[in-house]
Amino acid sequence: MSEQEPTPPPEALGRRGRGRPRATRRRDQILDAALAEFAESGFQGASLAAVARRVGLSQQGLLHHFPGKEALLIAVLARRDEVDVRELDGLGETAALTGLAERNTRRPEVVRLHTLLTAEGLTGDHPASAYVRDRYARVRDRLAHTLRAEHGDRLPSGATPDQAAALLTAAMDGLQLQWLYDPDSVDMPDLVGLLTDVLRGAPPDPAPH
Amino acid sequence: MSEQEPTPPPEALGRRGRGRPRATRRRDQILDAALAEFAESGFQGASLAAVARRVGLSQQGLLHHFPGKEALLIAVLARRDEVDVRELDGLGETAALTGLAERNTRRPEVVRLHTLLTAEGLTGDHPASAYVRDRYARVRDRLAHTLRAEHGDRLPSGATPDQAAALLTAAMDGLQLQWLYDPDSVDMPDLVGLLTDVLRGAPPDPAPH
DNA sequence: TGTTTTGCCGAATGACCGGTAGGTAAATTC
DNA sequence: GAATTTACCTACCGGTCATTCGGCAAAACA
Repeated sequence: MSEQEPTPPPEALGRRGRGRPRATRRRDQILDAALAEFAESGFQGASLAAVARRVGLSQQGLLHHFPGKEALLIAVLARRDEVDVRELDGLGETAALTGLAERNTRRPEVVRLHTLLTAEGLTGDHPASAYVRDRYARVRDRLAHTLRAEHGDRLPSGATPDQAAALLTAAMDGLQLQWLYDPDSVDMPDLVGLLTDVLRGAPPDPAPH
Repeated sequence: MSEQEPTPPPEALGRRGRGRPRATRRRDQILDAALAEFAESGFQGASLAAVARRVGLSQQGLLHHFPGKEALLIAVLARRDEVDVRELDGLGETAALTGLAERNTRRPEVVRLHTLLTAEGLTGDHPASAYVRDRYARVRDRLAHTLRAEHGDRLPSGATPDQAAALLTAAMDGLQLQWLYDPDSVDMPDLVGLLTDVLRGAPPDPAPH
């Protein structure tokens, strides 16, 4: 009469007894496929069948590994979080923002996933709402903290660290949107670098940005 | 055997002959309801039944006025375009951006609609894709043109008009996202004003923004 | 009054969706 | 080889969706 979880918690990945071992590789494949599918169609627009097809599985075979669509998304986000947190910690200097923008240029799917989920999270009781809200708080906090460490309570441009953090975060999101619509016409690292320079009150650079 | 359009083109709104007059008022009610519904749930997430319910109509009664869901969205966007174009023309001066941000604060549904559709438009063959793409082009062009008229080919901050236009557009979009998630923590007009000042190379303002 | 045009609905259709139940095969331990 | 645990499938279900068809009532004109 003990409570049995249909899908054991991820932390219990290793051997558990005498039965068949868990297909951790398949699990990762599924998460990859789910990320790709969610990034392409959004959460609402994606279907479990489409994710299953990507890994050569039936829809029900997929549901054996994850109890439902929502759990699948959460698992995808949880796995992304490991990388994301490390990236956020890398923002010890404002200059690192340019590097982040540049790296994002090389992985459009991740950018698409975040952009789509951020918008979808606005609709009532979306599974990603809390995730996005929390993410915004962390990013802005981290950024404001870094700016304050570099410039004190007011940047040379006159902006407070909080204001600059909100503006930089907004610019990143907005530029990603424009970039996704037309990658060739938007140079994200360049523009992010320009904005940080301007916010830090750097003198005009005669060399064309 | 002449080709009959199930729903006559909008330009033929007035009387057309001897029959019953067109219900132009209902049409507007439907467009209002559709805007509200799309703004709340997005295009994919919205259902025709929900829109119909808002105007006290059956789903089939609604489809009598518009041939389909996609046509409904297009009609909503077409009606919004009249206002939008006027707003864009109002951007003869950069200072007007702050006013636009302030006005947007008073109509969250419109902001939501644009934000949601902009993200959804990234999804393959979404009916709003072309609309969003075109809108980006217009907004940035208009903004760059204004900036160039005010400052020539390079702003005092060192940014080119095109760069500044992309950054301002991005900041608007990104700030709207943050504002929709947490209206109290984001002062859109203030931040937009700050960014325009900084981009124009204004000296630091000792008064807190 | 008759004709025409429109407004609106009831019923039905077919596609797709996420999710459940039950069964079989595979892989591992003892 | 028996026991056990997992992997995966077929079949099925209830729900929602957009869309179509056919009909009836209302409102205008002749």
